[in-house]
Amino acid sequence: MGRENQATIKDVAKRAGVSVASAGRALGNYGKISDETKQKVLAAAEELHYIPNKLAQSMRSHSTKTIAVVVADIQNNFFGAIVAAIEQKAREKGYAVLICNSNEKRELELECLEMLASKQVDGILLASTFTDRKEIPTKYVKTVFEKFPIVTFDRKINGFPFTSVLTDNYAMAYTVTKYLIGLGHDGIATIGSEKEKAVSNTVREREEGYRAALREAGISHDGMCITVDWQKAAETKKRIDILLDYHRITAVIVLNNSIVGEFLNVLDERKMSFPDQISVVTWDDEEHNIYMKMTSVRQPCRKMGELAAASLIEQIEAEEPHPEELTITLNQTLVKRESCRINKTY
Amino acid sequence: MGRENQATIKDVAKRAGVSVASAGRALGNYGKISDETKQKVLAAAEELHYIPNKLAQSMRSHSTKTIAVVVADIQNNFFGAIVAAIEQKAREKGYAVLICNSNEKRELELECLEMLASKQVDGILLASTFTDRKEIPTKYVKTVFEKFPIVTFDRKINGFPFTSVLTDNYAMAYTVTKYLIGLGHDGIATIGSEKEKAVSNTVREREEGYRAALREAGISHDGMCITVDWQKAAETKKRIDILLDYHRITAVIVLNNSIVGEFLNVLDERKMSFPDQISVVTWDDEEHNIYMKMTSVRQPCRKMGELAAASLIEQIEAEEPHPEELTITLNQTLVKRESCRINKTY
DNA sequence: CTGAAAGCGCTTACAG
DNA sequence: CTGAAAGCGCTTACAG
Repeated sequence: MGRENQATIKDVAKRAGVSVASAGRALGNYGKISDETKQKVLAAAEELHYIPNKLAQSMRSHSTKTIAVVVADIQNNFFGAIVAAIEQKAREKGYAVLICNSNEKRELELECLEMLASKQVDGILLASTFTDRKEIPTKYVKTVFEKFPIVTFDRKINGFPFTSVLTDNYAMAYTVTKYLIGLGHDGIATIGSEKEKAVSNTVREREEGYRAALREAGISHDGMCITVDWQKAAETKKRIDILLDYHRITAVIVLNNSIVGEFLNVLDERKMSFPDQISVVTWDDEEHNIYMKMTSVRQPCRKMGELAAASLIEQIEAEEPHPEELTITLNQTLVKRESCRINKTY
Repeated sequence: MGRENQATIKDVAKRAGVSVASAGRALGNYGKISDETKQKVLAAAEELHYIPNKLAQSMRSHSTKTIAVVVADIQNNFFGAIVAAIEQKAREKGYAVLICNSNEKRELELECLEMLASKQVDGILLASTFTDRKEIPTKYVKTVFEKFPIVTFDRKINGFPFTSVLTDNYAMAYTVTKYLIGLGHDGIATIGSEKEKAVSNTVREREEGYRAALREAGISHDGMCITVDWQKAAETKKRIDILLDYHRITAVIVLNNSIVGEFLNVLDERKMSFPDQISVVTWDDEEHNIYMKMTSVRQPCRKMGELAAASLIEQIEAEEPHPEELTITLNQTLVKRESCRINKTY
């Protein structure tokens, strides 16, 4: 047990009675090598159960064939689907995947990134907690952001020439809100997710789209735009209760799928059902939404992951070093089911 | 851009006007070093935005501070929760996490494992598609299974002295089936997941527990124990339709959460609702189950991930090399909600 | 305390 | 075609 007794190319060379160089040539398929030598080496390698040490290979080649993905919350199905797509694409292209969870915390994200940099990953896929270059300590700008190929997804960071694969959160939130207004709703709330007061840019954009639509329609949303930390169930429940107790709410837009569960639990406890007592739209479509008849925003998760990974790997393997800034905005759809109905409360 | 211009310890030493050895001592906090030299070196390192190359460190230390997790399906929420827990525990302990998806395919799993071995991971967390040592080609037994610290979770492999963190699938399936029998059901079906005819050991064990309970009660289950590939929606739908068309089914146990969505869709299309027309139990509890009133088996996912990771890291850091075989069976619970009712069809 | 040298396991330019 | 040697970026035993 343990790699202490893992055979090295030196062991193979000795057993085959050739030089380390020849052994390397036979095993690695590079350089010139006679058939006879090659057979001897391959036989020795098999007997010793030799497998190459990629650490050593990486040292020489300056390439680890490893990419990293940094997300705010692996647990979240949305990121889970993206990570799955990334893993698949990466494997196809011969890359391994390191995964990091920033837990929506900036220090953790930076710590992760530095670790990844020092592990010499070939590139990084990043759903950042940062919005702008100016927010990032110079040290990390220099050691990570300006040194490594980076592709951002779901969230963009301004000030870098990165490729970003996004959806238009503002536009979709605007669309959703208009849809509800069109159904006659005038008490529309949003619930977004936060972690220790940190709210993602994504949620901010959705809130803005929502506010813009209400502003246009002349409808107030005072105190109806809240955020909760779904990992703190009791507090979440309390806040949602307050929202529903002290405001006349006819419809709720849940801005993250991570809090849909808790929200539905509160409805359940209050014996409220949708769409009868309240209309509901949720972010991120899931399979069970069909059965629940939940109207929801469907983001192209797999596509986002695939595109981001493909784009990163392309950059890694490209000759020229500096990519242009490029923003790819993917289409998303509002899947209308039966969780919203015409509002008759007025 | 690119790591070509990443500062090395040599650059730092030159700038500080000291030897590489001294630079290393200052940066790495090892050996004796005068305060003055140390300050010079640290200043130089900062100016050059130096970060250590962990590849080189790993080469010398024979430790990568990286563990790997190999699962059959990252997309599956069950594994997602486990991976999240593993990532958290690993980070606490200073380890990075490589993730691999075997997609329930044995060749893919072996390919992954060899890649991980050659990347010199410190240990592997494995939910294997293999059940027994005998099924694994000798080559991989020698290069991976006998060389690396391995902890299996969710699924056990016989024939190795690994630590395994499991739940008792047989017992739980037996319990679930007895519960349904107790409610008067006599047409009880199971739907498990498969991938290209490959059925996980987990599902097999659940099917056996189910069969045992029915056998005891003298109830037949002929043709009522099917598996489907949820990634092939059309085929899945067809098979479930056939199941429901040609058998008198009063209750269904869905053996994997990955197929719950498709199953509910079929019910929806057939305008069947639970528990009125059919009783349903699903594997793996999810937040929305509360709202759906779904009776389901709750496995301790996070705990499984944490324990497996902690146990692996303990082994990695232990002195003695050979662990005893150890099986940790975690408690799971059948969470009874309202998706099952007393059967009155006879 | 400090530096020159060896070595981790590979690959490759250079002689032969 | 083959081998000795250098080097990737570190750490550490060995002299001084």
